[in-house]
Amino acid sequence: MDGRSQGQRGNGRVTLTEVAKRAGVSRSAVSFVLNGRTDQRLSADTSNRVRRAAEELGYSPNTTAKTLRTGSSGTVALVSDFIGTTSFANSMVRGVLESLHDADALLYTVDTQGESSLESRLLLSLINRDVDGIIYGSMFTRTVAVPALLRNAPFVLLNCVSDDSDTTAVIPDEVAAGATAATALLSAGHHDHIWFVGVFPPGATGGAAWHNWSPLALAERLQGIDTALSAAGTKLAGRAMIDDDWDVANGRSSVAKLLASGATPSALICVNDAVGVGAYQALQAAGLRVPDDMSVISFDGSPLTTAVLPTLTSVTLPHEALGRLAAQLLLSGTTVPRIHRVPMPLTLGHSISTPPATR
Amino acid sequence: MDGRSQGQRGNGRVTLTEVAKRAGVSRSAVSFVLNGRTDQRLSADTSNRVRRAAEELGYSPNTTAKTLRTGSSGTVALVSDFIGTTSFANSMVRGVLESLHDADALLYTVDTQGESSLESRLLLSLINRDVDGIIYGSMFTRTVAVPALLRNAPFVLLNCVSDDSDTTAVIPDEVAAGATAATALLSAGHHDHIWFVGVFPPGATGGAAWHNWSPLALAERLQGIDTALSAAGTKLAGRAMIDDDWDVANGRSSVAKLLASGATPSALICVNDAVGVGAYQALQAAGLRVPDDMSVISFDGSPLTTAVLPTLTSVTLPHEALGRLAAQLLLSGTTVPRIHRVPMPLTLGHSISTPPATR
DNA sequence: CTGAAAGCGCTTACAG
DNA sequence: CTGAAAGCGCTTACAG
Repeated sequence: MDGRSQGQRGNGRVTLTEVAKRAGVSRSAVSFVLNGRTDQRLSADTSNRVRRAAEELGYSPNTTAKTLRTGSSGTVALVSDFIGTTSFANSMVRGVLESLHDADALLYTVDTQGESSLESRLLLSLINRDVDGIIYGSMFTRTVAVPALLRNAPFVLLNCVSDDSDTTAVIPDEVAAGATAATALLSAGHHDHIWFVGVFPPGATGGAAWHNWSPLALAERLQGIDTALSAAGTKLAGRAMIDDDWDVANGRSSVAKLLASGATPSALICVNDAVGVGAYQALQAAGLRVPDDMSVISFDGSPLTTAVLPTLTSVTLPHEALGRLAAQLLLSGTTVPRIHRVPMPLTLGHSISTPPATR
Repeated sequence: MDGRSQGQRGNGRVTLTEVAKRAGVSRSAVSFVLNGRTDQRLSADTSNRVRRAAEELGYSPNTTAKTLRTGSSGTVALVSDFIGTTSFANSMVRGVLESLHDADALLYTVDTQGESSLESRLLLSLINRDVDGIIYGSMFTRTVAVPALLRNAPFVLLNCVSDDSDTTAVIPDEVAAGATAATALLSAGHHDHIWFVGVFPPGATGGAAWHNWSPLALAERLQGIDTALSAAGTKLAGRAMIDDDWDVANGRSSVAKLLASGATPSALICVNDAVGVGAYQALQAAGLRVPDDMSVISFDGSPLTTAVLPTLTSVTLPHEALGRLAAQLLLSGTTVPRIHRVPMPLTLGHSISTPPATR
């Protein structure tokens, strides 16, 4: 018995050998012709015969065999905590796929749920399949430790950075985003009554849902805001705290508390869209209109921005562009390790106007 | 020159041959031990030596070689129009991944953007890589034509059906969902003033954005609604049209028009959450409160439901369960071709109350 | 210009 | 009980 009798192949798939037989040439010749190798100077007649035979038989080379021989599989993996399975941040996959499309590579999507033993198992499984590269990503922007196994393949960090100096990373430019938000309000005439909504309570580094995720976004957005305001000769009037996750209900209660405190904001910079939507609800309950009585701007640029009236102006996470760039860097065999910061564009809604005359 | 000198391998990866050498046994023995084949009755001593050698060398078998030999790759592909890259429906990926996790299989995510030439290229690419099965999905529920290439591998349809009688498909139970929505309103005391919001204009089969997608959802939800209402001795008071896509702005204008028409609805069944949110906005503009003046229920169960106040009650698309079941069926080598309908649970918000006394 | 041969790293029927 | 050999379907240096 030979292998064929057990192999799941023999399912009718045509092999290179059969093409060679039909064309009356050697298998080498078929390989050379079909891979367009011109350095072998095959006769035009041979080429034609091979091509015709391949066509007639409907031949398509087996990639597994090719991979075993060449060591390159034409596949890339996106390994992340939750990117593949969470709607937020998911458009990073679209960006990755776009870049891979041009390179004719296939994508493995792998979510580890943040469990490191699962992560190791999956990384090993990918490496054993000879993946050409790995995009190691995070759903939210943060600092990660590079798993040892990751170094068995070329890799690029997506939406996260590491403390190692030899890595290539792609993250959104959150500092510039903070400045963009502040500038949008300054341009509209706001100055001394701008509040930020969404800092954590003292000692906390993030919500329970993401086990102390310590998002880079918060610190960097604040830094950009502070810089822009101080360049304009002012600063934040205050920072409202959010207890736990950055969601609608917490945004609502945070802003309700702020309004009840006697503070007199003219504009709110909300740490994300959900908090911004919560702010809308608190403002409405207090009889304040957006944007006439209060301007609001937030970060993320999610679908929530168009679910409210007036639509919410938001500094947008460039998820698709992040994914696209990460895949490009990986495929191009990026040389210089460094952090690439992708700009966060301002998506205009109708939530900003000049401050009320009374302030 | 042998192959090794050109192969990308020789990157330090340990092979089975090296394990055999270190353990002082044949390669067959190593393979048998590591694959737990007991029918060979290897000595306990041999087994231990092999296991220790493998451990010491950090051996992990190359899956590409295994695949070439056995014909099975331990991979599954999710091929769809937009599932992998759109936030809506994306949790189907999570369900698929959950099932694959148990089977220790890896997932290729492939989006075709609905382009059939791209689809063919990608399917061929997957088949050439010996995928064990393909989940062929659609972002929204509809009837698809099964591509010929798909038949080169076991496959299951996810969130779509075909006219072929030999296929296995998994879709949400939209008919029952319609009944669920109607029943929720009937139980609250609504009867003769229930309106549906979201039918297409005469002759249209869907919005421009999805090139006439002809969603099954619409017809089936309406059917379920009609059945439940008629069992209660009533029927829809009317059906409000939506011009194009089922989005917030169109929902708002549709309901605004309805209210201006002199109709006296006590409850609205909105075709999806976005339209429901639009309905909220139109109601608020008209000075009507949800749920005191008007009850609202919708379909999808998306994050939009918690972005409004009061939160929106919605019959939820079981995306995760759909994905999980499709992958399970694929892995279990499903036998009987049939359509599996997954229940759509009711996600309670606060948008339903008894009808106002005036009606 | 072309073909025979080796080899990628596995699995497995078969002979001892 | 174990080992040598064949084979999965390719690619490629090398000899003619």
